[in-house]
Amino acid sequence: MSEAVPARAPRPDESDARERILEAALRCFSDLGFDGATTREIARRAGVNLGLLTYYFEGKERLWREAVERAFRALGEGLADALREAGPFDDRERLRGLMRRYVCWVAQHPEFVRLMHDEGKRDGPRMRWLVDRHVRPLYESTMAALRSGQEQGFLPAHIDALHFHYILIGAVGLVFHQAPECRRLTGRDPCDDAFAEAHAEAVTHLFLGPPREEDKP
Amino acid sequence: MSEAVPARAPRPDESDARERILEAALRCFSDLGFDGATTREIARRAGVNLGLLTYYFEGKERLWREAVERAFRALGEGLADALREAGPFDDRERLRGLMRRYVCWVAQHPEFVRLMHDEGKRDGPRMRWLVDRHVRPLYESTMAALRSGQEQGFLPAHIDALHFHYILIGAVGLVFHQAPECRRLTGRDPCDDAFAEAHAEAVTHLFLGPPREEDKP
DNA sequence: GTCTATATTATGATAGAC
DNA sequence: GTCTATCATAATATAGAC
Repeated sequence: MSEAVPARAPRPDESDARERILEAALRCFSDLGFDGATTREIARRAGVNLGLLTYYFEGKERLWREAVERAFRALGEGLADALREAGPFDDRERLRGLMRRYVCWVAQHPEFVRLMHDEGKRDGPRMRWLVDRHVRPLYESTMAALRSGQEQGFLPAHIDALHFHYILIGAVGLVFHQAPECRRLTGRDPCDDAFAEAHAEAVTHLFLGPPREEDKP
Repeated sequence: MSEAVPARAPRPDESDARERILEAALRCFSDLGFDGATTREIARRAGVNLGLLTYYFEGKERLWREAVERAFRALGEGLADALREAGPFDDRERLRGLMRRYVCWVAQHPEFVRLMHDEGKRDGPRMRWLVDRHVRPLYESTMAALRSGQEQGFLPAHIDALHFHYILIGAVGLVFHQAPECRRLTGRDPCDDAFAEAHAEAVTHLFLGPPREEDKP
């Protein structure tokens, strides 16, 4: 394990070791899961000493929580960007734009979806914290968008939007979550830009139908 | 960890300890991941002694592989069942029936999708073995079905079927993978029959459009 | 075939020097 | 603030009794 991912060269000048630890922790936790990630490996990848983790964060659990906070901050920034860029379309096209941006953001941040999926699959204090603090607000937003999609008639109204929520999340994220598998299986890298664009096209086509002719790039 | 899941009462009469170990291993590995699952916990849940794991399986790695073999055998049996039951519909309705059965099978075997997703997210010998031995054949099958869907015109032909493959797998499986999260988030249990049926309806509607009137139950 | 007991290593956490 | 050294525990794996 200690060989595959290169240790970061310790740069005493940069000196915000705290940030480097968080970055390394996010990658470790998402790659290896909470149990699989070791504090030693996190310290190694961050290029700092093990003892420093206890100095900045009281322990592994708290380090995990801070790393998650960081990840959601990044998501918020990435999506705020998308919200600003949403152009002068009707609601369907606005939703399409948002979906596209979300797909592309996830393609660039596969560790985010790995983190979420790893913790969501088992009950426990981490899952509960994650759901209550971060997942529920996102859930409310997508549910509102999906219900509006049902009212506008491009999603069937007789099915609980909850299903479309999980279908959307799974449809968008899985290929990036499984990027290493996809590489071996197909020889293609989901995280490159062209792939992400094509994936966004596929997802939006399925949920919203073909794009209007005049909006095509 | 040792409290939440009850240890199986050791039944000396039953005596196929090997099977019980495999069953417990599958649940442990899927719940906790390869690293999170401990051989002690597997032995405890199986109601056997720790030393017995080495007797039947040389070590943790081999135990994992045998448990995966078992899971795929179960999937094969579940799908063979679906293939037999596929009725006198045209291709689209046949595909719909298959999708439905797959959704319901996954609802009853969430550990399967957890196992797959946990290993597919990082490179390593287990992922390679899993892809080469088990995932690729499944991939070929779904890709063939999706391409036929493109030829028949109910999926857009200008998008690589690979995207629809991962969209389908994610759309079907995520809510069951994340069942504990979904329970806390929505209060509903994805694994009960009504939910699984509704989810199958949602997925098939999205991929295949509304069911023909005369085929509705 | 199943168990007890133990060797060996890896892990999370801590104490204390600089 | 960052490091070295070490402790206590929990993990995998093994040896050997019954």
